[in-house]
Amino acid sequence: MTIRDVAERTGYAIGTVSRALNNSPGVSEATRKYILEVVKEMGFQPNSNARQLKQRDRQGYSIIVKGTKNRLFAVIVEQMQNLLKQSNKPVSPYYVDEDADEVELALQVCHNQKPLGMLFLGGNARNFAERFAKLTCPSVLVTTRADTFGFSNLSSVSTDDVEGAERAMGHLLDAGHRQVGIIAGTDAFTPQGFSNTSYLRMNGCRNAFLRRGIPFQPEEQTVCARFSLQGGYEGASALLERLPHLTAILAMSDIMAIGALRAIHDRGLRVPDDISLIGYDGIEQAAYCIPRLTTIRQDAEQLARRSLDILLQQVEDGTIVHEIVPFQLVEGESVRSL
Amino acid sequence: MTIRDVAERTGYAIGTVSRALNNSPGVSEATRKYILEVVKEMGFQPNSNARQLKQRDRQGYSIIVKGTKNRLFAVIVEQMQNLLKQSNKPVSPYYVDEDADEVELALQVCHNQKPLGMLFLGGNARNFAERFAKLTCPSVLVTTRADTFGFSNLSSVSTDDVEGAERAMGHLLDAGHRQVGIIAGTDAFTPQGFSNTSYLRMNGCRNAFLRRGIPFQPEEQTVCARFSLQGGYEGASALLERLPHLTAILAMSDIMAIGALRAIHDRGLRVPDDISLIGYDGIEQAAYCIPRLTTIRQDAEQLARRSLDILLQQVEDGTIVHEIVPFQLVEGESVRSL
DNA sequence: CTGAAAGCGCTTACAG
DNA sequence: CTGAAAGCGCTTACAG
Repeated sequence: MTIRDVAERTGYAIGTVSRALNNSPGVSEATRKYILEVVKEMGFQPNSNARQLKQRDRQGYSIIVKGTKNRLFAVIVEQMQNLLKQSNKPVSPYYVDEDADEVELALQVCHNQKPLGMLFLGGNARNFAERFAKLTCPSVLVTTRADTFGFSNLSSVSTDDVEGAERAMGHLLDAGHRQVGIIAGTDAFTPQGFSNTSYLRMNGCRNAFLRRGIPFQPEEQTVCARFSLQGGYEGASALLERLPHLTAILAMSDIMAIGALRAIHDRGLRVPDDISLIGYDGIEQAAYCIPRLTTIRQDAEQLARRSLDILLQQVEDGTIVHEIVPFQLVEGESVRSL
Repeated sequence: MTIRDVAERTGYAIGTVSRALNNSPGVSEATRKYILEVVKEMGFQPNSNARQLKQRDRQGYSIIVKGTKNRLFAVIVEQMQNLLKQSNKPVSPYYVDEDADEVELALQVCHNQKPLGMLFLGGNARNFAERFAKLTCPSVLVTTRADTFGFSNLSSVSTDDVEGAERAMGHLLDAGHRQVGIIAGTDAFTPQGFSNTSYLRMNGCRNAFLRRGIPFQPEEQTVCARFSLQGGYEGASALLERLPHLTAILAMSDIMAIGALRAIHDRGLRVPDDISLIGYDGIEQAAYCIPRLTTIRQDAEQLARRSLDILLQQVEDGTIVHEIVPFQLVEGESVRSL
């Protein structure tokens, strides 16, 4: 069934049907109403390929989500969809594997969907450096800073990873912990080393030590792991093995912290009695752990709202902004004062 | 940049470029190689709208996923994508809100993408009853039985929810529990009552009681809640409030069980010492809980593999199958014998 | 093996 | 307000 069938059925030309369908001007109210009725009755659905192919001015917004497992991203997507529901611009999320190339996908989406703007949830610096230049669409990178990337059509909204980690580590140090292990995150590009984000958070950890005049031996105190339950489990196991006097662990994501929780338990130790534990992100799950996880909460609602505000502005007048959204230390039950 | 630019640049006609791009027969190897080189150099990407619009024979497969939060579904999607990687048919997942109409989305996707076949991860009986008849594409409903739906182009692959729940409840009863609470799941269509799946699982619970000659009072022993952490938390709280002599809880998903775990803890009780707890699904998270969750594990790998096998067969010759995949009771640490 | 041309289902100037 | 027609960027019979 095509628009042609609707035209025949109603007796109008396909152009008129199209205009009625798209709320375009140039159709009488009566005609529009009648056509829409017939469309509904026939159950006609316009072919979106033909529509996209033709449509001159760009439509809604696209969200590129890096990794389906990331709960923080999932929540941000939800918030964005809610916020965009009012304005009736369509918004479509595209999910790309955590290890895949988000910029590559963005180029395709931009080419095919011609969105007004794109939102990236998560992004790898290397991918952006290599390919983002080809992308002409107004874009906002969310949860990762892009100010040093130097693109004129890329804003960013993020929390300050250095400060966040400094705050988390400071919380442990101020509670009297000195033997602290760190579970940092790797990604597909740095399978042995720190992901971008982890690198920044490592700097934050270092600052926390230095500013308190406490010695810090990153090589000894840190392990790298995937951002996953298993990664956290293995990371914590390795730390506990290596550092028998450990009293606290900082995991660079709540998911890793939850894995760590179990690893600690499996070695016959308890959180927080024997080992204090702090996570990062503030996902819902963290509040359901036993003990409730102390964590750095990234404000999903605000990240979503500010990203959209900035994107809409950027679409309008091209201004780019690199905004930092405040984080929050959520005190759970997983850190003990010594 | 269009295929026309590539044609000009190479000196060939656009038809030839198209054939080279699509590995169609009728291009000499040398020409194909040359064209592909130029394509790469120019960074040309074909417009998928135009391609979809034209393409006669249908392309890959589409997966309709009901709910981004469902970990079981997420794992099944991953498995399917891995399995389809070999055959180089593209496979695209489409995510629809847990409360939205998956069949509506399927109709759109079918209309626009013209997939060879569709896979539904989760599905609501009412939506299928109301609209699935319009969908002509070979389809498989995964994790929910469709044999009673009576569609000639809809197979299904699922675990036996009645038996699964009977096994779970039997496990509690055989461990000596008599005062057992049940947290059943609601959905958008039955906000007060049981979701389809929960209804079947309730029957399983009933069977477990009846076959052992133990009295069962479903109204008293059951609460309904959303399939979420919070739902589980509230459900368990309500049960503990209502039934002071409770010794065990069966939650109809692991996520709800994890919420319940915390609710039990917050009332000063312990799992499994005071309350035994059993979940459903067997998501990764269940194995990281403290205590490790006893649960009914649905075999994601086999659900994915059988669904694809059946779909491919169905695409070929139209045979539909309603297959039951075995489940497994995974014993964790959350059930205690009385 | 290659080219020229029709056409997929729409949207949108352009006339009237 | 409405219609007739061009054209979006491809694919695919049809000729050669």
